[in-house]
This record gives sequence, C-alpha cells and structure tokens, in this order.
Amino acid sequence: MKETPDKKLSIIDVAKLAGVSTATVSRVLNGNGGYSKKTEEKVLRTVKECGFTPNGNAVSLRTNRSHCIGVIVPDITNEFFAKIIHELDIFFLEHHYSLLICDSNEDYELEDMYIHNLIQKNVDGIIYISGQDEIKNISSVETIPIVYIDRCPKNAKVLIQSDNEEGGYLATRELLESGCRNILLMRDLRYASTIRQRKAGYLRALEEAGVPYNGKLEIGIFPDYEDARIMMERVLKVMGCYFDGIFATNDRIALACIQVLMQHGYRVPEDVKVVGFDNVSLTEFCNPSITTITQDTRSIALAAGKSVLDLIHHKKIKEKMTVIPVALERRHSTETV
Amino acid sequence: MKETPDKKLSIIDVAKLAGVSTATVSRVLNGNGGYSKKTEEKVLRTVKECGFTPNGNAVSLRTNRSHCIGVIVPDITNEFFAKIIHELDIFFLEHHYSLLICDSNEDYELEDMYIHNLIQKNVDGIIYISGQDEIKNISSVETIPIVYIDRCPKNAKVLIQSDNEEGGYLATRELLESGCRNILLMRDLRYASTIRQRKAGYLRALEEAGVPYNGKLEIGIFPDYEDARIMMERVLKVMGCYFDGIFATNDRIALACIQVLMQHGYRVPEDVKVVGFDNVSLTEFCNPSITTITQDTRSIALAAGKSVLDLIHHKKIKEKMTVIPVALERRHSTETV
DNA sequence: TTGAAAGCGCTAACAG
DNA sequence: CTGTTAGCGCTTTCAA
Repeated sequence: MKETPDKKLSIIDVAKLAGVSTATVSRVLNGNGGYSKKTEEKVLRTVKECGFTPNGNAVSLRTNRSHCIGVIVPDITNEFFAKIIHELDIFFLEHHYSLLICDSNEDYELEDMYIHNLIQKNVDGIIYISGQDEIKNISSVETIPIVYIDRCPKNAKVLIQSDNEEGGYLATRELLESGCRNILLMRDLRYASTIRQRKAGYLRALEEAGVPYNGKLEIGIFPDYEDARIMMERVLKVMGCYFDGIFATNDRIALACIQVLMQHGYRVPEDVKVVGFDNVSLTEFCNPSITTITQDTRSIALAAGKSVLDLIHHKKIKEKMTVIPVALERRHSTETV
Repeated sequence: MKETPDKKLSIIDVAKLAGVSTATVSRVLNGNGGYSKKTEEKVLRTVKECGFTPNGNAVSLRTNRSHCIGVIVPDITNEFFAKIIHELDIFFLEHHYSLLICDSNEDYELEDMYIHNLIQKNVDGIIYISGQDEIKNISSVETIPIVYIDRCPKNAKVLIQSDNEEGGYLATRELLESGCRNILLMRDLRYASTIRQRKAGYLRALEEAGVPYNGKLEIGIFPDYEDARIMMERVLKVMGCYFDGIFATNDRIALACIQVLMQHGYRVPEDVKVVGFDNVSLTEFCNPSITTITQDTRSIALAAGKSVLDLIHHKKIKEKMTVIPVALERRHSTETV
C-alpha cells in the first residue's frame, strides 16, 4: 500500500529489505519449506509492505512453466463454445493458470498462427476445440500436452466428447414418439465424427422403431443460419414438404428450418416437428420453442481442464476418451396436439 | 521439418548450426539490421531447417515486453461481450499480441485475483470491460496501460463507449413515434454511467415530444432474465398495465417483459410496444422480434485495441473518451398496426 | 558487419 | 535453517 515505486522491485530488493537472501525469499514465497517460522513471517511482511509481485517471465524462464493454457476455439461468439470457455476460466483460475484464448474463426491458417504463438508463449498445455472436419496432427507440438474437445486427430492422447450417438438417438426417438415417420436429417456437411455419431443415433432410433432409413431424407448443409435457410427453401421448392419431422444437428439449423417452414405456411409442430442440438438459449425463447439436446458444457470443461492438468503433471490418464452424457430438453417444437 | 529433438533448441544451437554468434541470430530474427544479406539468408535457412522458435519467456524477461494483453470481461457467455472479444482477438492476432481472457463473472474478488494474475504475467496492457457500477481504481497497476470499455474510474486515461445517450433517445423516439405516451423505463438498478446516459436519452426524447416525465414509469431491476420476469409479474399484479411502451436497457430485460406480458394476455406490439438494447441475436428470432439498439462491437473493439497499442507505444492519445455511434434496429415489437 | 559478454529476475543445487 | 551462485534463453551494449 506504498506509493508506486519508480521501478518495479525485484526479489533482490525484497531480500535486502527483509535482511535475508533471495533464496530465502524465493523459498518462502513458494512454500518450499526449509525456513523458520520467524523468517517466514518477516519475509511475508516485507513482501506485503512493499507490494512485491514476482516477475512471471523470470519464473517461467527458470522453471520452464508458464502457467498458461492455450485454448483454441472455432468461434467464441457461439454460445456453446462461450459456455465452455466460461467454465474453463473458472476452473483454471482456481488452479492458478491463465487462459490464452485463440478464436480461430474455423480457419486453418489462423489456427496455425495461433499454435505457433502458443508454442512461443511456452504454454503448459493446449485445449483444442475444433469445428474442423479433420484436425491435422500438430507434430511440432508433440512435446506439449493437448486435450481435444469434440474432434481429434488419430494419434491424439485425450479427447472429451458429448455422447453424440445418444443425442442423435434421443432426438430421433422423441420425433418418432410424437408420431413422425419421415424424419429429415439436416446435418452438417462436414462429415466429422461427432456428426457421424449423431447420425448413428438417428439410425438406431429408426431401426428400433422399425422405420426404414431413407437416403432421400438426409441432407448435408453448412451449419450456418443463412445457408440452412437457403437450403431449406430449395428443398421445399423442389421436393415439397415430404417429411413430418426434422432432426437438425445444431440449433441454428433447426431455427432456420422452422422459420422457412412457417413462412411457407407450414405449422410447427402441427405439420412438422423439429429437434435441434446444443440447447442454445435461443431455443427457449423463439416461437415455437425448440426441443433440443443439451450438451453439458460444464462437465466437458471440467473433464478437459482436469485432463490437461493431469497431462502436465505426468499423471496417467485412465481413458483416452471421456464421454459426457447428454439430455433431451423437450419444448414446443415436438408437442403433440 | 526434422524429427522432434529431445530438447527444445535454443538460439545458441541455431548460432552454432549457422556458424555465427547468438547476437547475429537475434539481430536477424528481429530484423534489427547490421548484418549482410548473406548471413541473413544463412541464419534464416538454419532457423527454418531446425524449426527454431524463440523462447517467449526469455524474450519477455529480457525486453520487459510480454506481448500479452489482459482482457477482463464480466461474462463471456453474453453475446455482446463475446463479440467484442472475437473482434479483439482478430485485431491483436494481426499485431502479434495474445489475449489473456479473464471472465470475472461480475465478481469484485475475482476481478482482483485476475488483476493480480495479469500483473504477475507482465501483460503489456489491459482492456477492462466492467459490468460493475463503479470500478475502483487499481493503483497497483498505474504503471501499465489500461483501456476501459463502458465504464471507468475517475482518473482513468482512456474510455471507449457506445453513444448511450443517443441510444436511449432513438429507442424512446421510436416508441413515441409509434404512438406510445406512457413509456416504462426498465433499467439496470446498478445506476452506472451507461445507464444514466441511456436514461438521459429517454428524457430528451420525452421532452422533445412534449411528454412529461413520470417517475412512476421508471423501474430499476437486476438485468437478468429471471429477475426481470419476476419484477414484471409484480408490476402487472400491483399496478396493472399502466403503460403502453417499454424501453428496456438491455435485450434480456426486454425479452422477459414481452414474455410476461404475453402470458398475461397482453399483445406485443398491439397493446404494448417494446425496445431493447444491444441487438443480441435472440431479438431477431424471438416472437415478436424485438426492436433494439445496435452497439457496434467491432468499432468498440477496434478503438480499444488501437488505444492500448498507442498507450503501450507511448503515443499521445487524442481523446480521453471515444464514443461509438449506435443505431436503431426496427423489428416487430414496435410495429404500428 | 560481427562477436563477446553482461544481465533481465528468478529458482535450485550445493555448501555451510 | 540459510546463503552463494550458476544458469534459464534471450537482447544489447561495447569493442573489434
């Protein structure tokens, strides 16, 4: 609580002030033991008095630990990812790590730049959330711990994932139980593993209900609101409304489908029922509200956070893959009248 | 593109490999001049060949520059803030800075911890977005450049802000022009400067239209969906619908009001017209869609980014305060029938 | 145009 | 229990 000094003071200044060596100050500050109660108090007092904060760069250089975790995320503007970051932030604050956030904008080149950046910054670990179809393996980072969320390259160590298959199953079963028999699968055209799993769930539900799979009912689209709208318009124009249910692999697609359907005079849920994926807050407030699959962002973040920490501390990771349960959130878009 | 070496190589290794001194390697890498074309090529080639990346911590320690910017944000899950971060990320990637994101959860204590963290990490600058009523001045960080967004302590150097007064004015004028005469002001109860400015705009529009201000029409609430709902319920129960328009100081409040009104049998916009603030994507898709004030997140982020950079490079800042224009986004919630 | 060497602030071995 | 000291990997004088 003193006036700001001309120059930031170093451990040497503190040592002088406390009348001990820098080693002792360091020991006390890091709680490494090997000092008397008395010196501890003395050091702690001087540290507080002069408001000393160790220079993180020096510490990092010396210990080869930056206490930084890099997080690569496709789009922080997407509520699903934002929630994960939020939870990660809380988790890592507790563990005294800072988060270096890299919003890759789903852009390969940017991701490369970011990775390079992170290496240079000497991050202790990376959490890698990719929207990409396939992630290339980052050979240059083989030395630093990476935990993947959602997707990962073949030789990756750790992957955290929602139970996408179950999600696809729950979504489709909900539609079937509401009486749908021709369920459109509106899926991300980048045929990533998460999407394949959701489709697998869709197929399982279909089979269980004795409804044959119809390839004409599967449509790949770019998972963006505008693109989904355009595709839905086209489908309606060319094929008409040849379906009575839609399982969309994310909420934005679901929303786009509903909007287009309603603009063409179809009623949701009366004529067509719809289920989305992610449980973005929009789904609760749009009209009709959208039945969707909740991904447990908190558990995902927690699992990812714990895993990087384990990796950093060279603990054995039990499971290469952690699967986080999902749940169906029932709303108006699948209501039976 | 060689096999991963046992240990990360240092500038010394590169120097040996290239047959020059470490000083020369450093000079070339930093483009500081004072070397021949030939050595430059030689060094660059070896650097590429062995995939050398300088140790950022060593650089930072030596130069006292971390090339990190700390960003403190109340809630990254809020689309408005997420967008700002997104734009900041893009801006600073170009300028070779990394972003240390601190999600303060609108919590003073957390903010303190984060600040401490950032100091220790030796960030070159801080961008501080606070949801708080009044920000306390961080005396211990007087030495490092801080740019504030939205709110700032008295003695702050730089503040970036939307034109909140104009926003309040536009919102209220829209309601007045749609025929409203009893306009409820549903405002954040934390009476921060941004909110005061929005109210000032509200008053200006009222005055311009010759409508007297009525204190009974001003209600302070915690700006959260659930709290806003509860308050609206109470208002309706106690006072009935004694208003024909609502200006809510954020979109979540606006949404809550609309939902409650409709559940009580009032029609929006026929009986009550509503304007929100922020232009969160929800407002476009809910029913009815909500007229709102757009804050230009990109310009805000750009201004903030440029300002920290200027501060870091000791450039003179022209204006202590930068005001970013806002715009009215007209939607169904203020439509005249 | 280049190299030698000091030192950024800290930790950790080693010696006492 | 405490101090001395050698670096961590880099930049930057200074001298050549």
